[in-house]
Amino acid sequence: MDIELRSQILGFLDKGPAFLPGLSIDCVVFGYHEGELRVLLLDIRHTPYFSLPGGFIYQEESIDEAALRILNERAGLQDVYLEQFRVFGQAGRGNYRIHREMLAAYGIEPDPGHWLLQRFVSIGYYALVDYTKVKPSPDIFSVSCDWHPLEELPELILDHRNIIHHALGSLRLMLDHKLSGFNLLPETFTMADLQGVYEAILGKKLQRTNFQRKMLSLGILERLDKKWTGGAHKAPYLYRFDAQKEEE
Amino acid sequence: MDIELRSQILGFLDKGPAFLPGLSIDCVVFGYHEGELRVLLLDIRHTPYFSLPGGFIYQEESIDEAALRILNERAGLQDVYLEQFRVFGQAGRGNYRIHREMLAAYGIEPDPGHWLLQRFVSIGYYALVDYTKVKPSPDIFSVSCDWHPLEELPELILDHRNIIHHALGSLRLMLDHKLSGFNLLPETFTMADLQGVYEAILGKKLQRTNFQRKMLSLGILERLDKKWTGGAHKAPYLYRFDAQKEEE
DNA sequence: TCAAAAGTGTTCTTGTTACACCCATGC
DNA sequence: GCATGGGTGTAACAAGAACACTTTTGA
Repeated sequence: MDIELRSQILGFLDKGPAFLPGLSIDCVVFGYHEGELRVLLLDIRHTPYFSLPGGFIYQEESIDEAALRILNERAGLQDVYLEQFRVFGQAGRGNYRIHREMLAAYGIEPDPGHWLLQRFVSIGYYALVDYTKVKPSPDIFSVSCDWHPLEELPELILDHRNIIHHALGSLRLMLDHKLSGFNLLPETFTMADLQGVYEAILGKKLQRTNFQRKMLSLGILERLDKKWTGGAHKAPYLYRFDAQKEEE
Repeated sequence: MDIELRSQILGFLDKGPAFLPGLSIDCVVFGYHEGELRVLLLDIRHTPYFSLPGGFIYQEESIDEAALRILNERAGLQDVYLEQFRVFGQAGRGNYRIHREMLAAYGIEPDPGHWLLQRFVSIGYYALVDYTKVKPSPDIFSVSCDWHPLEELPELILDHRNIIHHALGSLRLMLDHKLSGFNLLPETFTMADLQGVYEAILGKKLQRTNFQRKMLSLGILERLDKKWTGGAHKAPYLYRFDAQKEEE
């Protein structure tokens, strides 16, 4: 047993009263790599399960602040695009067998009334990050914090699989409305990159030529004169998302 | 002072531990009448303020069940169409001066740590009801439960005005996607009624002839051969929303 | 020169918008 | 008849889908 970890975990459990009771946040962090969407999952130590990065809300912070802080603490992320999308509040939600297992590995046996083992209503957020900029790092509860393709999700705790499913649905629905897709790309990108993002999110192929026209017609892209150094073909333009123009 | 009311209110306050702490639900109930959208508001007794029908979640019920129960208890509603749309969780939200005032009218002075005076994170729902079927009735905290046009809202407690604003935005955004508009009408309605609903929600006039075609082309309306007994003009068809067809 | 990828043009189809037209009915 | 509201037809236009064509580049 790792004594240092154990004391850190005990320290965390002591913070219970500082949190809003019975309320949690779960974040679905989407990244785009090699033509597919991936989500950031924590490999929960001493269990065979994976988990979304989630956490609790301090008494004196807003839920949006809490979501940002949680992503920083549990996955090492900063400056992420966040969108609240749904609350998960089924009656029995919580009372986690898995939390119990995990704590048992450190010889911690919380009594049935312990704050961590109550019913939790969870606020779902999805986050969109630039895969290339992010260096995920696990927290004290996790062996690792890594990207997983949406198609091959491992076994997840609780209803986290369902939460991911709803997050994707919400992302799809809002894709055109909030123009959120750009948050998955670096500051500059080619039209092919952007199309890949849209295809990954929507789960279907789009027509290259029409996609290009549609994006350009939105009037939110700045074409940079610079070109890419590439392969045996015409060099594509680089584009940048122009937040100014987005205001209309 | 109304002794009977006072004891009912004390009874309610005693139920604190049965609720999930720090979590509430606020419902924006929309109705359609005389060409405009209205919302159901409670006139809070002993204060100059109005409030959305809201309440708390019992430990053993889901948040959706809680929302339905709250609408029943506080406004006398049944069988309403409900949609969760957003969580309101600013840091200082709660600590209600107004609740304190209201209780003071009954000589109740809760101490600062009282459960009702803490920060509350609130889950926003909007409800769509058939104005003609609903008989709103106030609860123990309210003088009345009545419809108010969206354009002339009275002074509301907390951030309830903002909640209504977000509810309307969400309703607009989802109007075509979820076909929610029909829930504001009786079972059968004319095309003019339906257009009125859409215009009230979107806040703009629509073209009569094109609206008709668009609705019919959705293939979700059943035209009833019956006609309406009317004025000095052609009698319109009645339509019924066909949930079967909506499944596509 | 050729293949591959990028960018633009052209056609066809579909959906929107605007408006003209006919129908039914009570006064 | 005529004003009023209900229903359909149609032309003009914009948006979308499908595909041909030209441009650029390294091998």
